[in-house]
Amino acid sequence: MVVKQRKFSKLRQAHHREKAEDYVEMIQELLGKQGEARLTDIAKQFGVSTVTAHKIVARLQRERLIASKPYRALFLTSKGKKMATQSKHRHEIVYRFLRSLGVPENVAQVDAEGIEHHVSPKTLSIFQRFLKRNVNRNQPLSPD
Amino acid sequence: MVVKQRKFSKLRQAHHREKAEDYVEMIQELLGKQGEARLTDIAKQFGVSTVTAHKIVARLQRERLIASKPYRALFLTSKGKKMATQSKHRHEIVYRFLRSLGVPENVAQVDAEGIEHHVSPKTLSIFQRFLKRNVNRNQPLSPD
DNA sequence: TCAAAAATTTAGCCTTGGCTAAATTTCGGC
DNA sequence: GCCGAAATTTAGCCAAGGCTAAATTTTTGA
Repeated sequence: MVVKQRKFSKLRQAHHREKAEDYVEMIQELLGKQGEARLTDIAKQFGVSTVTAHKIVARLQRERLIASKPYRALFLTSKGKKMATQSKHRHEIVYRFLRSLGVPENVAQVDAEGIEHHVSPKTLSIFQRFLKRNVNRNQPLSPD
Repeated sequence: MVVKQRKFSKLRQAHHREKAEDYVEMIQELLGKQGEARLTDIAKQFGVSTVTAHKIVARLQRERLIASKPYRALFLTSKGKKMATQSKHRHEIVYRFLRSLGVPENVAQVDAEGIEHHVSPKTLSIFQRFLKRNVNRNQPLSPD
């Protein structure tokens, strides 16, 4: 019996999962928008070198989230798709929640990306409830 | 002329700053609650070994956020105090904001710690505005 | 077609932040 | 004052995620 992933603190794992979510989410987005997900584009989107992107993708392949043949475009496994979809969902809720409070588009975009990984299911459902009760209101609090 | 911090991507720096904020905030809290900040307590609070805590503290000493004599308790420099105070302030707002939405105490505590580092000044001020308009209401949305 | 360009991968380096083991210093009690 | 316990520090290991340089493979255009 091989012991895998011997040394991992919870915090390390958390950071780990965030990266995984960011990458599968991006791949899903590229697949939708461009029809395929190339390493070069991924690297550009994250602002890192292709080498760095490659390393992370290689890890996620080992974890069976991403699949691909050498030198070819990337795909998501069913596990990867599931993660991407859930992650995207969370992202959307956080983004729309911030927008509904009156946070400007560009700011909401950036903040949502940072925040999404730290929102528990409970808080997320509260954000959702808030959204439902604020339909059609983009800025529920008066402008000033 | 020595070049310091040659290699640092923005993302790395961001993660870096988060750790710094967590540590100075914790030290300020321990100073307030216990009168002094010992490495052992910091390690316990973060759930890491004293060795890991020591390494991070050593880095923050190099960055002039923390000061101490060898084998002695830790203090914050004025730079460290400033960072801790600002960080604490952000934390408080995020926490109270979540609570005002109806997020349970324990959940809000955890989520606030994750979220606080990713809230831009603009979003933070919107949270503050929201709070002002919801004084004395702990759960502005009906329980269900 | 086939050579140059582009994309991907590999090799090798670095820092951070995890750990354990072991050394050192300080503290507490007798 | 001193000895053992506790706390701190050092040494040395590992993985992740940065990088550049260089090798390899695929794509493209003349």
